Amino acid sequence: MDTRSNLLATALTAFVERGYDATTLQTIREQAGISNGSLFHFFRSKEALGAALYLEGILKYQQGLIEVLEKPCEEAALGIKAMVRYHFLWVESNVELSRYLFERGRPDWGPDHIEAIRLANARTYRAIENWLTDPVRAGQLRQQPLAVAVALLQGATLALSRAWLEAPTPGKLVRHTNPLAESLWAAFQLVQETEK
Amino acid sequence: MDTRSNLLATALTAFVERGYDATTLQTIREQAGISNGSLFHFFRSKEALGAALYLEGILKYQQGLIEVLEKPCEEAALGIKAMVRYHFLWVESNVELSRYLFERGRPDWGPDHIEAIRLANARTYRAIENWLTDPVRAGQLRQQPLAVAVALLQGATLALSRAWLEAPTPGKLVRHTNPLAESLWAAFQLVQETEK
Amino acid sequence: MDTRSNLLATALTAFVERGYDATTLQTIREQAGISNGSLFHFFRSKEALGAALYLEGILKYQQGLIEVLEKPCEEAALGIKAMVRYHFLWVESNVELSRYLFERGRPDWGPDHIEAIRLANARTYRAIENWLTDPVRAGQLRQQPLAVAVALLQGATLALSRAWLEAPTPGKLVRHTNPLAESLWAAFQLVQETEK
Amino acid sequence: MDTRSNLLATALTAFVERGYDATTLQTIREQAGISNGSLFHFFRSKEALGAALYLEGILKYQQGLIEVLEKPCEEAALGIKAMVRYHFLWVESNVELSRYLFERGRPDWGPDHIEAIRLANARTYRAIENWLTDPVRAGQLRQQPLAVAVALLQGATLALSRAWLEAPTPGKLVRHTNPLAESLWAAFQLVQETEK
DNA sequence: GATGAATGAGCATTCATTCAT
DNA sequence: CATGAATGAATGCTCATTCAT
Repeated sequence: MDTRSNLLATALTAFVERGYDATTLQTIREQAGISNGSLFHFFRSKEALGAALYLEGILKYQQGLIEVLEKPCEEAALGIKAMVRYHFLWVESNVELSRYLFERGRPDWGPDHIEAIRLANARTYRAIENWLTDPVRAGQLRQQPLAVAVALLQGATLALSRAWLEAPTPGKLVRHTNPLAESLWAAFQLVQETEK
Repeated sequence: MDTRSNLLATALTAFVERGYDATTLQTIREQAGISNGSLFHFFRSKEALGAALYLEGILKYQQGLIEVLEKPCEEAALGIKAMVRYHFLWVESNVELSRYLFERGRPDWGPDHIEAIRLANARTYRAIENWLTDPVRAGQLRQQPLAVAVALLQGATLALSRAWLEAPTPGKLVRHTNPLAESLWAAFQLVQETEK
Repeated sequence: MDTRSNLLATALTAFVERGYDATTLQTIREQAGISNGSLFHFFRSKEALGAALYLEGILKYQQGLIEVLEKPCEEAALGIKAMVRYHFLWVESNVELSRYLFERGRPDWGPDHIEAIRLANARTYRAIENWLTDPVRAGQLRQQPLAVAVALLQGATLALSRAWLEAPTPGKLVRHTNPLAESLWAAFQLVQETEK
Repeated sequence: MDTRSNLLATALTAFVERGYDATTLQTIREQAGISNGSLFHFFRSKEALGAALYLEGILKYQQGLIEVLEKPCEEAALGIKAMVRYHFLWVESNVELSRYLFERGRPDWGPDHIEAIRLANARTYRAIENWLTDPVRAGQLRQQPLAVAVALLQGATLALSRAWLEAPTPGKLVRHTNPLAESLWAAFQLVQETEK
């Protein structure tokens, strides 16, 4: 196996197990069977290692999500369900990475990484925004503040996967797909009369 | 100002600014103008300080939430709105503490603190569960997996406040109360025909 | 003995023996019988230790020299001899410190220390300048570029002590006082006919 | 340009800028655009590089000086002036190398290099000694301890060039030739009556 | 000659914590 | 309650050097 990949994989496990700060490079390099010098040959610092892991992971996740969003679908309801399903499937297939990306608080990356992450997030945000535009215009979805819409779509999904990650049971996360998608769909439908 | 309170306040600011792990006790005691010995007189360890802060905060937050949940309300819709409003108001009134509690990843507390936190969370979870029981039985709210219901209620709300905490603007968070509550209300209502 | 003084003394010996860069703090603290933490309690860095040593030393040396220069003397010749004698005596009484100050190349101190050293040197330079003024005006000493005068006075003296420091023999340095002073005196006297 | 020469030139600049110890081979090879392997192909160690530079430099300098000393000259005064002029010209033409040779403290070379340097120095010392012999015998120069004579000749000259190297201005060093040579000449002349 | 991956000893420094006063 | 000296384990990182290709 590639030394670099080996390092990344081992680091992922260690970071998830003990947390980024509490993980020492010594632990990583010992578990990877790689000399100290080699580690620094590939990653100039602990942060470079942690951030590479984070960035590569988040990009892979978001790339898939964006592809789901860009695939044209007839009914908005199906789109919502696709999003939720994608997230759940991805989390179930990438348990450790999900923990690293979604569960733990991210360390204070340097400005460069911060910027890269911000960019990636913005791109995803825009993709969701785009996806919402048509159904809303077509009257299929209720008009509501973008921030609220995104919070609904992502917040609830993330909350469920976070809870699942604390005690992962195969299949039990994906099973939430339909109930959650239905509720979200309901949340996005037109409402006749609101209260108050 | 009380030495202990001074310490707690200063620590909060420092933890939020730099993260728990990256904050040194030296920084805290220097900014608080308190000697090394005094710090350890009040908190036997860094974790004791950080956990006290966390626990006191989360309890205060959850206590208020539970009170909101336990207050009997005629319509379920009003209950949802009250929950959302409470959260938004609390976050806006406790910006730094919110960041410490909700934004940053929590450090690896020792087992005692972990247990205390688990207990507190469970209590809140149960309060939400209780709150859901009656309206569901009365047919006011749709039956759905508890986990999904909680994820909807908390996940979306948290997602919004997290986004707001990255660039806090007074009032702009509370303004989301109605839209979000309406959407959540819709998500909890009975649905005539679900798709597919 | 004071922990701080102990540290300074031990560091001096080590720096002189192995050179500043080649000396590890471990060596110093082990030889001083002082814990690692204590070392950093008194000196925030290796440089702080090395620079404190340098600055305190150079100031002590220059202070004595300036006092010699400011003591009024009837004949310029006696003044020159006093300067030379002071230097030789000081070097013989402070062998290690002299090595640290005069023999070894100074490391790259930070800007603060650089500035402090520059100031000290400037003060001494000015003292020499002052000392030269009167005898030159009185026609006792030959007029010559200040830089040349200083180079003569200091350069030759330093060269002799440097050579001596490589193999110090008690008394053998001071013995050079008269010959050197006479030559310097000759160098400063009026010359009838210049060559060329 | 030759890879080896490239390396030497780059190393010189780096050593002078940061000091020998503080300069890393990485810096050198990056600035020279040479791979790690290649560097070690030409110099088996950092010391080998630094010492080669030092030795080649000091030999070139001393060779020229010895030639000046060996050239027969009628008047001793002219010889002194020639020596001083040679030094000043060489320093002005080899600023960086001079800094490396004369200004910075030399690192702790291994015994081989130490020996080579000692030999070179001894040879020069002897050349000066020889040069002094005849004029002293002829009564042109005052008899004085050899160490003192050498210290005068070299110490003052070095002191001037060191000062100049801190802020090099073309021509301003050579301009000191006459004044310094005159003073040295005076210092070496017979004195009628010394004081005391 | 050239390249760059691999090595591992070594170092300054940080930091929570203890303890005597 | 308060102070600050003392402690020492732990850590990220540097850097010269080796070696296979």
